[in-house]
Amino acid sequence: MNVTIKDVARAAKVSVATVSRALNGHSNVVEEVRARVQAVADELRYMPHAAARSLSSRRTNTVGVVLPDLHGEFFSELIRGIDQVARERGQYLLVSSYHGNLQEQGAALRAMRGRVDGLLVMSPYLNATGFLADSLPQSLPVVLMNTHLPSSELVSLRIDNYTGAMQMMRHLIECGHRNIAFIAGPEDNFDARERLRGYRDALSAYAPYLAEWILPGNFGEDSGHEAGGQIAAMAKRPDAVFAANDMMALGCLYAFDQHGIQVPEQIALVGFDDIPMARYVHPPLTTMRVDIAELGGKAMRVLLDADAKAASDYVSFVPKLIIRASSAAKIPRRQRSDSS
Amino acid sequence: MNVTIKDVARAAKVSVATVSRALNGHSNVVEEVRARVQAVADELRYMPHAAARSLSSRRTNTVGVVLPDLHGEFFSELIRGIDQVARERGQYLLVSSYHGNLQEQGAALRAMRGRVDGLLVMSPYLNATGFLADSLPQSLPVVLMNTHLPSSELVSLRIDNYTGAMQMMRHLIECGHRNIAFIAGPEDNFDARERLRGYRDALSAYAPYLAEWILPGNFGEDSGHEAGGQIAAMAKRPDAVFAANDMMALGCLYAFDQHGIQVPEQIALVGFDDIPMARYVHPPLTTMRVDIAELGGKAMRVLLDADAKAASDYVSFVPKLIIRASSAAKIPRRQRSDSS
DNA sequence: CTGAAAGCGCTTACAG
DNA sequence: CTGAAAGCGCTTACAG
Repeated sequence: MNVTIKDVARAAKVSVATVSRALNGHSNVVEEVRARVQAVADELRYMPHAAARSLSSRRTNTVGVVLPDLHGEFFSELIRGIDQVARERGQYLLVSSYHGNLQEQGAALRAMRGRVDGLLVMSPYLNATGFLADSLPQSLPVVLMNTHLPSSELVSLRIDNYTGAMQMMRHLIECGHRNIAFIAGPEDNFDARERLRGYRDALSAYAPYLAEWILPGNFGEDSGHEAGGQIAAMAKRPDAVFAANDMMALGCLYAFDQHGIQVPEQIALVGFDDIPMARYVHPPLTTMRVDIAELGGKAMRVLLDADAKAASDYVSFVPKLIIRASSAAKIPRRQRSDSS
Repeated sequence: MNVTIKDVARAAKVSVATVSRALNGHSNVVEEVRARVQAVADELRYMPHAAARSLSSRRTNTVGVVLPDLHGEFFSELIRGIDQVARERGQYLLVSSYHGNLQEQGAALRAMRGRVDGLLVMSPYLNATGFLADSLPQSLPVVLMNTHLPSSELVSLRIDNYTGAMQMMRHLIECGHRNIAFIAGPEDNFDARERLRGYRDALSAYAPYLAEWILPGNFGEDSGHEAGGQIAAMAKRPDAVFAANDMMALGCLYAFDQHGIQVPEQIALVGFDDIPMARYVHPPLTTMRVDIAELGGKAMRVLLDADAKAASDYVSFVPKLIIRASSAAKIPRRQRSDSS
């Protein structure tokens, strides 16, 4: 039904081997033949069958990308970085999301054999590491992103969430805030745990006299909204709220808005991630910028070439403090950045 | 290097045919054998080689998705819809972006043969239709999204941008606005042209005494910002600005903010798409909601099953007017919706 | 420089 | 119910 290499060979009056060599630009084909083959292939609209090619050449020019999710600003940015490098290197992307379902994650990982030359995997769950390790196809190069896989030799790039959270806390304390509440992320999430750890350690390091004040959350906007509502209802409110990610900060901001609480005048509010929306809200959100696209791009590079891997300076990405209006210096503001 | 079906066959003391049948759940395998094969396969951590399987079975369980871009709120939503249906149907997604480069688009399309069972394609360029038609692998089912491909039998789902723009204009006019400027999208973009056409036709239909007022744009936030700056500098400004998409509206809003122009008090501002950010900006943006995820999901369903295709009520998606604060009734506000 | 042939790892009629 | 064999459409040593 479809035109194959045989059809081209017949029409060009050469062997399939020659067609293959001609079309793949091998040097050992005389130019005249090459041109004829190309012309016939074009005329017949021949398109090589990728599965057949992969099977014999053992290359797919495809990278598998297995993520918890495909949408939302975080993953959108991650995919942007991955996609950019993929295009530079002529790689296709086979993407798969598993939505927290480890069964699906395992199935996706297993299904990658014979489809891809390498794998980019993000699995931020703390309790699923054994499962993950079992499902990764051996003999396929793998680069992990923000994934905690103890006792594994795999390369793993990660955001330095701990340092980031420490920096944010230092900023809040320097701004003069004292009672700082933290809206935590999911308990079994690696990033969330590190951010929480940063919050805690910052308190004991910078202000040991201050108490911890932790509200639960799940990284979703709704949970931020809920936490915001709880805070609004409190007799004594914190000076500042540090949400473990921007989406929760946004939800919290919305709750504050509904309750007529002024940010930052009454309560400062900060997030983490610097999603594009962060600078559009009112007031613009102080946050830790995580270069997510960079993380994805770098992971792709490390997967694709040994040089990038040898560099070894790629493992950790320290987020950058982005001060906007929401963090409200109680003491005079010292800097201002990024308003575009 | 990798364990193949032969290894499993040998270890289970059956033929490869039986292994294949056992693992694929064919009924004609006696249970005891099936269990043994499964046990051996598990123990050896056998993973079928997808390319080999595809080559012989002529199925890939993969859908190719070729889009102008992979990131940003629009594509993120589109992918969400596609991904959801993909997961329901056990399909993998091979994604490819071509960033407006038709050469790349052609290459991506051609490379799909043997990798996918069907194709979802978005190509909103008006001038590239011939190119597109030439690159589509014949004999592969294709569903187009927001793509203008004249003289083609292919199914094409589309947002009814024209009707949407008309509705928005009617809203603005009903709000009492008279001088309504339009920030257009790219000239060779299908959606952009339809939205512009809606703007124009609405003017002549609802308010033939009003003049057209069109500023150029390219759907990017920057171009909206630039247009906003121009408007700010005008001696006589419009009552309302209708940006052909939300990103431009956001850029415009930002410019107005910089110039101290109050929205909606001094100028009303509306967009198109209802990206998530639209309701977070200040003031929240009146816009036309396009159910982008629905478009993607439906396209996937139509591609995957004949029933959905037979339904035939899927072709056109009419956007929904979402009134928020930015469109500023000059006459008293009549309704208010969606504030979450 | 070119062709015949083996082989990539599966699935699937075809026999039995 | 099971196996031997052909075949999917390529690529790649191996000869010549």
